[in-house]
Amino acid sequence: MPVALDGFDLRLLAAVQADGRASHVALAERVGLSASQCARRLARLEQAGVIRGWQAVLDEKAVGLGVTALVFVRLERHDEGRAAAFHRALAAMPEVTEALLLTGDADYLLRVVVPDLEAFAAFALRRLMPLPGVASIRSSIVLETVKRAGSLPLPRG
Amino acid sequence: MPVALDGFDLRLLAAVQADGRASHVALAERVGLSASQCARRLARLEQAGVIRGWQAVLDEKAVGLGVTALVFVRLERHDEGRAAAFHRALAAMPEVTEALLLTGDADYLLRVVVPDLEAFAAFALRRLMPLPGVASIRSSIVLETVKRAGSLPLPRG
DNA sequence: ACTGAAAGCTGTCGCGT
DNA sequence: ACGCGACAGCTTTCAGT
Repeated sequence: MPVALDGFDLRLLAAVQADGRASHVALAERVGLSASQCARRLARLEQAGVIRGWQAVLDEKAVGLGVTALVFVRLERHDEGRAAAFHRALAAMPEVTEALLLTGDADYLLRVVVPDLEAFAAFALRRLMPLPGVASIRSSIVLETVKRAGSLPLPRG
Repeated sequence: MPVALDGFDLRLLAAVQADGRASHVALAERVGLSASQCARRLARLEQAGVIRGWQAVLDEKAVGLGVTALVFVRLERHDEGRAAAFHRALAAMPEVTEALLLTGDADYLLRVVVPDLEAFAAFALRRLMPLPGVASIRSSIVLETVKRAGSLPLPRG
């Protein structure tokens, strides 16, 4: 799955990570290529799955989502079917913006974004806990976002 | 910090979260406004800080970053100066793509993205542990990304 | 492979409603 | 506040080096 990337690709990727709306001509002078070449490479990188998508990054607080919580979930047993059903349930919950399967006792970590603590309590008690197979959950609230890079550490080109 | 958003704003935000490169005319027919109005509203939303930025979302594996780890860090004591120095150190580490301060015993959770386990070990032992004030760290490796929404759950417009 | 120019669209700005 | 229209700028494609 890793793709062959040359120095220009890496500089392009760094640029579009930092500014996803930079024009091709702006990117061109930033990486030292022509605009059309930037366009081609971007198309190739999208095609190859290196670029998964493009999006606006929103401010949670500004859209009324005041609480971000991390929820550690432990399932009872790990038969495939149970896990798959759990995954499907997570996919259907918009408050769950991310779900990771971790080392350790095969725990999940969920990132849950909701308007307030009341909404979080309702989510945890009425929607998450009742899911079949959920043995226990443990939650932490995010007090402060100390760093949010949002961009991956690319090797230098 | 929450901003007054009407239904059009919410639909616009949902649209640009899903596709950050949609043209204004495409957004226009999607939300039921004219293109110029979409442009104006987007400018206002950026100005107000609702839209923090625009970026390409990359695939970690495809760019050679095979390991994502979550690192829980506990500091020795919590005087302001120590915490600030720690924050500055995190800001200077590109492998740390995110750092959250959590409830509990004022622990930090870091998301660390590196090429492989060897690089992670080097990072944890040689760069993170030696930071002044770091009392202990505990790491989990991400085995699987079960869900990655990347977009916030906006209230319906 | 990359560059450069031409054609088609898009974003932007002002005005009218 | 919103929509419409003109101009400038950008994306895209195609031919050339």
